[in-house]
Amino acid sequence: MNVRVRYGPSPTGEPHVGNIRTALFDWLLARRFGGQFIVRIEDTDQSRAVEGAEQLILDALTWLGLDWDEGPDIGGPYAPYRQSERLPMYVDAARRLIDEGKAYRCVCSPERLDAVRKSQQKAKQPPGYDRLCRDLNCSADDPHVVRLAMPLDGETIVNDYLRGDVSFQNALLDDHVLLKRDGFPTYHLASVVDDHHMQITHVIRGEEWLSSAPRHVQTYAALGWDEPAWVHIPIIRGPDKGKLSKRHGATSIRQYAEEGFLPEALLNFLALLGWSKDESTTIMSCEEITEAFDLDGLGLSSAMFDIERLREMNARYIRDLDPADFLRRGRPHLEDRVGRPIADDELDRLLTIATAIQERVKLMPEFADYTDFFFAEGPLEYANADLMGRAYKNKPWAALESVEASLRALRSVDEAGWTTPALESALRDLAEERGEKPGAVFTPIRVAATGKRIAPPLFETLETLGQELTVERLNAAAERLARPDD
RNA sequence: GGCCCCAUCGUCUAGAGGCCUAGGACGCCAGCCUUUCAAGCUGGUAGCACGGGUUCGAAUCCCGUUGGGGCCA
Repeated sequence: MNVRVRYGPSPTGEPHVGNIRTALFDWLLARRFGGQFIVRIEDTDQSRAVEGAEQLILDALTWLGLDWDEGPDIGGPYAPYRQSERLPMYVDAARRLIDEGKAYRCVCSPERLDAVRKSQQKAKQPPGYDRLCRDLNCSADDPHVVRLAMPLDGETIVNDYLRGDVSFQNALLDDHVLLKRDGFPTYHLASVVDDHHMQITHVIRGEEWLSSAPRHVQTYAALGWDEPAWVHIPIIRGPDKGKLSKRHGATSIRQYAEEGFLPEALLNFLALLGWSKDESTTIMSCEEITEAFDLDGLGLSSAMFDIERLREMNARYIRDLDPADFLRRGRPHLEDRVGRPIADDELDRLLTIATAIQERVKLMPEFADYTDFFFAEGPLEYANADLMGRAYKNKPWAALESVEASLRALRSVDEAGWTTPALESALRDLAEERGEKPGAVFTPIRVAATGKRIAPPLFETLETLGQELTVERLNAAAERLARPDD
């Protein structure tokens, strides 16, 4: 199957998940069938253009791992890939349509259009341009728009790849604008002209475009071109069931990146919104998805963006990371927390405990919560109540006694034997000797060593921390318990 | 309001007439494990929107209703 698909974002802001999911399906189809994935910037609405948005769009694609074969930055056989740089092609198409009597100049003022609309509203008529200029042959010298002369009756069939034939009454479709007063094309003209010239085979886009698809079908017909396959994919809905939009908060791709979602997790999640491989597979690598992807696997009903599911999937991806890779990805967050760069060898000290941390981190920034104490200098901050835990609640003397006993036990471990199994047996024996539950003894050690009630597994933590620092911190804890004034 | 699309557990979905006593995943609940927190394991909860057809037989096909969504205003 020959596949050429395009992602046509408007540079009006950062791409959000709904938008990028379309790009993902484009990309998957292209990669699956060895076709081309094209990025085309649709910047014909000058008033909405946002400086720098184009780069943000490309960055988002890159972050997700969606590479493009042709685009504004790398060019390609059908360059340029910015609509604002392709104006002559739209003007040519419009001129040809006018010459052939399939489109016409319209000089109606916005005020008149407004009045027409109001009277239609009052008369409960379907709204739309009343075609006043259709047979007037208006002069090109006056300010004008160019409109397509749509068929007056009959129906237009949109053969949607997923839905089959969808028919629209032509009587309900007005003569829409192709070229605006400023000479810029509307989406209706530009996308058709570009898709044709760029040899696009499948137009994959959100279902919100289905309503205007008959206009595009008619434009293709007027121009005498073959239509691409129309693939209107279901919209992604927000928690309020409506179309996902900026209103729903964190929807931009960059925000997800910043919040600590892994690109491969987001990609997997997005792919499963409206598509599925089979009855049971949910975790799939990008390669597996690409291999299995097919338009026929797409569903027709719109899916809700369930952030909980994404979070779970992200946690799963984090757990499955190679430990060394996990540490590399966590490093920026740790550096951010401790305020200094962490060198490779420092980071690799965490290798022994990495897996345990991976099981706990749901979002990458939490990496810092489980590692910052390894790199903290000076006394840790924590409450004495945390130090005492439940077992020694309000009994600082008992906690002190326990900490001192632990200190003696830990000091007596010889440096070469400072390993997780050795530490575990030493401290378990101690608890047994003292006739206490392990938790009672371990809690003060954990808090003293990490400054936190919630931390990675204790013995691995102590091993990683080293004997010297462990003893130092337990000493500090003992001192605090000895003068219970705070 | 008009046109269009859609309809399986709370959510994402499998299901293309008998493999369905409707499967999986997330969530949720319970238990196990347990040094905190997690992870893991076991079990459980919960759904074919409704009504008519077609058929020996319908979650699956047709029609209608209802509901949701999109576009236009």
